[in-house]
Amino acid sequence: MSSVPTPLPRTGAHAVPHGLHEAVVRWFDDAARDLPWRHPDCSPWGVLVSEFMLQQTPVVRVLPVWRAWLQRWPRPADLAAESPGEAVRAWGRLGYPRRALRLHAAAVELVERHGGEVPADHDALLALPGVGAYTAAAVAVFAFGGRQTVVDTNIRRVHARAVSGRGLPSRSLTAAETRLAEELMPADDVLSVRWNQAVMELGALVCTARSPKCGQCPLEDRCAWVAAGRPEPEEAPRGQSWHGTDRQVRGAIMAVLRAGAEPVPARHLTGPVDLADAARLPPGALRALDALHDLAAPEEQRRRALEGLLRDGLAVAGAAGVSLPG
DNA sequence: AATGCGTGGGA
DNA sequence: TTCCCAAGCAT
Repeated sequence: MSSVPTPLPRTGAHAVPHGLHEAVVRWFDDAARDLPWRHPDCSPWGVLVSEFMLQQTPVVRVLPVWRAWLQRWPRPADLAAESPGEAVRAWGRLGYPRRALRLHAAAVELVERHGGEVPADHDALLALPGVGAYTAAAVAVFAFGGRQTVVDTNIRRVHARAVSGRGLPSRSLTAAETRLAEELMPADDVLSVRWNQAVMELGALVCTARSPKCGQCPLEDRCAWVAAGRPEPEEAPRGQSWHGTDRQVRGAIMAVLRAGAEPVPARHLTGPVDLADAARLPPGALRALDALHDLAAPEEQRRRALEGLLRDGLAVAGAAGVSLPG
């Protein structure tokens, strides 16, 4: 209680400060959100789906889509039996629709190579489309209780501040960060699972990127960043450009394709506005088409964006027009 | 290694 | 309003 605060080790140290794991895990026992993919009865497939959806998309937006997805496709084989386009449509507005394509491809691989089950092995997970180092570790840990070091943006931020005394982690994951995360892992298997979950949750709820709630943090009295006077981040974050980009146009085209089941003539997507010509489209598609043309993107850019979508397999071109992949 | 890739909400 | 950011991945 009234002990002298113990500084956390800097990179290269090997000793984990006494009580660090207990402090964070105890906080988590009380503060953890009740998320459906954390329930004991959630299948590994449910966990895998959640991890795909949570790649760069906030929890609150994932929740309803995740529920509908698991209701409709409760097992990998159920999704694998569908067309990729249906996956993209069900993905809705979560963003980065290529993730839906990869999740579908992963389901196909699970059926073809893993008996329709999600493997517990980290390397087998890593081999799945759309699964990188983070997702492989997260599924191995959260679905199967494995002892793997999970490193996501939340965990990196907690480590950067509490241990390294920096305002924010660097833009890309460094070897030093990975090493530090491994050093901080509890030796005990069961505790290591809890630790991974707890640090991630701490980063998500308390040690947030902007205006962290240090008053609620179980590490406040031993945080290297607080001790250093909460210095500003060293490198200013690179903003994600959006307005006027191909990316914005791609998103608008995808919204048109998702809105209706029928192919959309390419001239509606890349050509000039012709409301009389487009009047036969479903109301939703027409609305999305209006939004696309409201961008006032050059025809050249719309064509380039569509080419990108075709190249990525998010759209296919047939005689009747452009549609989601069948 | 640096880029490109959606979307919406909060500061 | 504008900017930032959210459980990354593939190239």
